[in-house]
Amino acid sequence: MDKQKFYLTTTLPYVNAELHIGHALEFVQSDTIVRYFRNKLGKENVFFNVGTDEHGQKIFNKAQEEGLELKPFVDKYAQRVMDFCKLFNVEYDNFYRTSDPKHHELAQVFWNKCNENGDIYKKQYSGQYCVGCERYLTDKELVDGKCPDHHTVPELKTEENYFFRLSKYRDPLLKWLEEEKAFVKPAYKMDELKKFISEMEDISISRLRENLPWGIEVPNDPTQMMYVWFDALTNYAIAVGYGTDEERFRQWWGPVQTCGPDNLRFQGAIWQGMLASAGLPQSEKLLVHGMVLGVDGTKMSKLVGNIVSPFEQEQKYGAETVRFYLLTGIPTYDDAAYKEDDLVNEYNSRLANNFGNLLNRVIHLANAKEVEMNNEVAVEGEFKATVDTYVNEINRLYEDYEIYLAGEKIDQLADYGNKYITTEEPWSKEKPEAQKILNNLSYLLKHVIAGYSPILPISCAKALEALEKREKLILFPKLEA
RNA sequence: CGCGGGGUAGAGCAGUGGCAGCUCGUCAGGCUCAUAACCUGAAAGUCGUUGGUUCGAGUCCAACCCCCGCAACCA
Repeated sequence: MDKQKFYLTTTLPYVNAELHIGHALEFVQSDTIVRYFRNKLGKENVFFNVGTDEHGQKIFNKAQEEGLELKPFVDKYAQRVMDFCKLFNVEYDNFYRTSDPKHHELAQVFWNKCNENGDIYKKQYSGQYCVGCERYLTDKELVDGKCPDHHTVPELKTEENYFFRLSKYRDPLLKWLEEEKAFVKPAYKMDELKKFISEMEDISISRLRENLPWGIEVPNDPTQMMYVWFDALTNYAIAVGYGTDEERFRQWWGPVQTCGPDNLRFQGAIWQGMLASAGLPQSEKLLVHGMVLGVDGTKMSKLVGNIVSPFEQEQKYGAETVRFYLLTGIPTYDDAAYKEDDLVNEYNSRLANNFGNLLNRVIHLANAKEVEMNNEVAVEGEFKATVDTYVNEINRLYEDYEIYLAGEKIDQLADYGNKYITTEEPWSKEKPEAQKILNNLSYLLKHVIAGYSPILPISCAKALEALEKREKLILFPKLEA
């Protein structure tokens, strides 16, 4: 990847249901990383892709359930995702929809490329087909040899599908990973990924059109449709010009991809195999965030009733607060329970008491003492060195995509400010001395604001304005527990 | 024996061989510029269990117990 260009893409959510808090985590983490790099490299050097995965059997079924035609159905859910982004200030550069005719065309280009390289072939496939489900069931899905949903014995059916020669890329990908030891984050996922890759078999990548009319047609074979995963994954390349603008593609390619733990196999193994087949360089990085668990520490599920809705959370606490908790209250790469009590504590302690309160102390005192602030040249050397050490560490953590740890460090910087102001007592000092102390603190605050700004873009813009205009405000009113 | 992660103060976590740490919460004191905020100090842990290696083990080895995720809608 061109060092000046930074390309990040989320996994496209599958639009057969409302977004849940886990999607919110991925979007908000991605947005934060992107915002950091926009600040660092300039807006024009960063590209952020999000979107929706809109094909496949499940969407076909769900649309029928809701009594909607396919297009209005996917439009409705895609709109919900866009609404979500707006609500949570997820500022994407491109919203990719796989139902877009342009995508259809270019996914076929990708298919053809793999085909030209000899990696696609036709094969008989036999399996247990459930008429009720209209799909093949795996042995593990069967309960007493019957479909768990329809309680019928599936029929043994054979169909001819296209297969992708994924097995061919086992060794090349393993070899690649030997050199790209930091490809996956967190590092402990690497063993799991290598295992997936070493066990890769050729996969079926098409379905009979008569079974699944909703999707992308296989090139030169109108009886077959692409399997949804094959079609959807190509978006990451197409989004930056694959098949349309080689120069643009070359400039941007090498994405940082974010995904959930259940997607490691697809993004880390299958997609990398597809890239290799199409003769493209591998992805740059795969960030696998943790699973957001229910308040009881177990997986969220409709049956248990511990589902958390990002829309409800936003209603209750506001977007910035929810962002703050998802980013700094939940470890970036570990599974963690979503606890509203923790959200409130985290917000009160770090934003209201530590950062917000310090901001007001400084503005209030500066006004009372009528002193100058925001003069970087006049910041005392030793104080500046201490702040800069924090700042360097914060930037290093962001660059290593460690949002949670960066948030912790920023909190420590604000904490240092509170200790400093208490020790120095500018309120009891004469004007020249008070000015020195408060100017030092304005320097510290600017860096706290800069540090938090990828996480809290709106609040930080307000905080900066308040500091510059010396207007006292309650940016973070305390929340009731 | 399907695969992976984890069990350390009330909660959440750090800590890969050398006197058990951090944040929140709790308690006491201080300060009073500030959003009843801030600062200082204290209490609180048989580091999942058992056994082993070692002068020394949260840290290494073995066995076992328990929790979570993936495999199967879903990030």
